[in-house]
Amino acid sequence: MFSKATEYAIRATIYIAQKGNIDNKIGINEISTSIDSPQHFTAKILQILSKKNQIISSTRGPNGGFYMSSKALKLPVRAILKAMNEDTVLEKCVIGLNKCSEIKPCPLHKQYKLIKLQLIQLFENKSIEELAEEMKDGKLYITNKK
Amino acid sequence: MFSKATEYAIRATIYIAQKGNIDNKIGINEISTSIDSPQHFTAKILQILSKKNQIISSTRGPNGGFYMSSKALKLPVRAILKAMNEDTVLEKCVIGLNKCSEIKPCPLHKQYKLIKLQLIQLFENKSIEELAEEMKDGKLYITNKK
DNA sequence: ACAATTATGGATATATTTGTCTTTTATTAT
DNA sequence: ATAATAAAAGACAAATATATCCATAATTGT
Ligand code: FES
Ligand code: FES
Repeated sequence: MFSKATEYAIRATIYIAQKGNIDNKIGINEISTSIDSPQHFTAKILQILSKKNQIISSTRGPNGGFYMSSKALKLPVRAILKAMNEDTVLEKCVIGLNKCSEIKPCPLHKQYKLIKLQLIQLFENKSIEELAEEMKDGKLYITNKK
Repeated sequence: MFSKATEYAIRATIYIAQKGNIDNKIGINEISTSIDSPQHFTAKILQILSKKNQIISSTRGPNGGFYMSSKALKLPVRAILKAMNEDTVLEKCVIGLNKCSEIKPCPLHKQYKLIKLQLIQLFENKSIEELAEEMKDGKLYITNKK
């Protein structure tokens, strides 16, 4: 459904939201090992999320690392998709027509539009903060490591 | 959601189901122009669908082309996904964990599993034949061309 | 000031996907 | 038999996604 880059982006962001704050920034090494992703590739992704899109914040130097502002924590997961230019998945025609619309619907449109609506809600209605909060009981996972 | 290859595979198959039969085989040129896809790339895809996976049939030479057996027409759209090795989309974790399961669920699993179920049903419950049939009123589209 | 730390940025490498072009093989009609 | 037709097959090209490595810049603590 999503690219590896976007999958890592979501997992990394949730991890940062959960573990980091302005006084306890998280290094890229901890992040990538904790979510089981390639370190340097993940670093690039975090740059995207921190650069113009202000989803995560970072500082360099000792005790530097990544964290999220309380404002950013309120963003929906969909903000990550948008930053990664993969929000299109929530708009596209499921069989690849240039435009998904009621005017020129594909044979799967009628059923798929209902599913797509739920996908949009899934990524729109939950904030990053809420997801991170839900993780704190230890019964949810964002890594493959044991 | 799906690769271009799979999108073309679905559109091409629906087109063949709708227009072709054993006595009226459809050429790759007509198919690719009719569904607005790159011809030779589409040809390769149709080879996959006709080779070991017997979703479409073909014959060479004059009056040759592609068609579907009545047996193949009864297959669900999901058979195309399987042939294209993209059935995984209906099984994978939405944020890329190696395994989507109740045992080690990701933070989006609880909600996403309901959506995934509907996706599976969408591709499982409708046969290729039914989709092709529904297209015959002319109000559904599988092309970008006007 | 200096050394250590950590993100940033750039260059490069590899793999996969997508797409094109040419040749070959099978089939049909004459 | 021969020529025409159309898919099959293979070689190649381009674009994109994924991943690694190294140098640079910013920050901190001493
Ligand atoms: S037109 Fe295909 S999903 Fe809407
Ligand atoms: S574990 Fe992530 S969707 Fe099921």
